[in-house]
Amino acid sequence: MNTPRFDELIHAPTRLSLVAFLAATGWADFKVLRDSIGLSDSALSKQLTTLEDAGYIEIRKTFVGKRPRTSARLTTNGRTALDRHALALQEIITGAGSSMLPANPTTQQP
Amino acid sequence: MNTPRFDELIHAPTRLSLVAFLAATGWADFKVLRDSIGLSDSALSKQLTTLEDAGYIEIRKTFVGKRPRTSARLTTNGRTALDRHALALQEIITGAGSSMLPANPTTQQP
DNA sequence: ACAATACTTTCCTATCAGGAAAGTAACGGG
DNA sequence: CCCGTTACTTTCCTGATAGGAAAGTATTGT
Repeated sequence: MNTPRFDELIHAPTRLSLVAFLAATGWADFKVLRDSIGLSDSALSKQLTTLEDAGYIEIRKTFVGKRPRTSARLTTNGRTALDRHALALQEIITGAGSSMLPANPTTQQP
Repeated sequence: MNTPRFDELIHAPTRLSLVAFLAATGWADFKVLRDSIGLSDSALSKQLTTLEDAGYIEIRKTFVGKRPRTSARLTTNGRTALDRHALALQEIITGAGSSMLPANPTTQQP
């Protein structure tokens, strides 16, 4: 089963956008990612490396004609991590994450 | 209508937990929040102040017998912000946030 | 008088994130 | 052949933030 799991690496806004974007698009080019997410070259490069190191994305370097092109896509692990993170968010937000909540002692008696 | 709006203040993991917890419980005591979220007194105190300054929670100080008790609950604004943030997350994750996506040019031609 | 409760504030550290700029490598002119 | 451009990557630096520890405040209980 796909148990919910909050993933801090994915949770960070820019990486969440990146991963979600890749989940929707498959292979995406460096420039497309950069412009869609609105990052500088350096910032994107670093985030891609972070996600690759985590095993969440795969990076492909090809040549289009004689010019290099860098693309990325989610790995299976990345897809799973995103799915599980989404479930974790759902539980937190809907309060279904009652596992972390007490029965209902939100006010204490002295 | 409740338009989606990504809220960085709410997105931070601990504050997301706090706000979601309050959304589910109404008034909650300082200690309950501290233990549920798993923060130190100081860290919780600061996050509550941050959320109060943002107008997302209301803080009530009462006395139970002779001992002070601090409780918090979501304000209407806080509830709205959480709802809108949840919608924003949904859009990002489901890729429904297509507003930010190009038609489908995820790979470019030279 | 002193410890304890219930926080709040201050101090300090560790952790990013992101932009700018420099570095790398391969072309493509002039 | 030297220079500028493309396509990134790496280094450098800054600014923002989070969180614990410790000290501060106020009041109560022994």
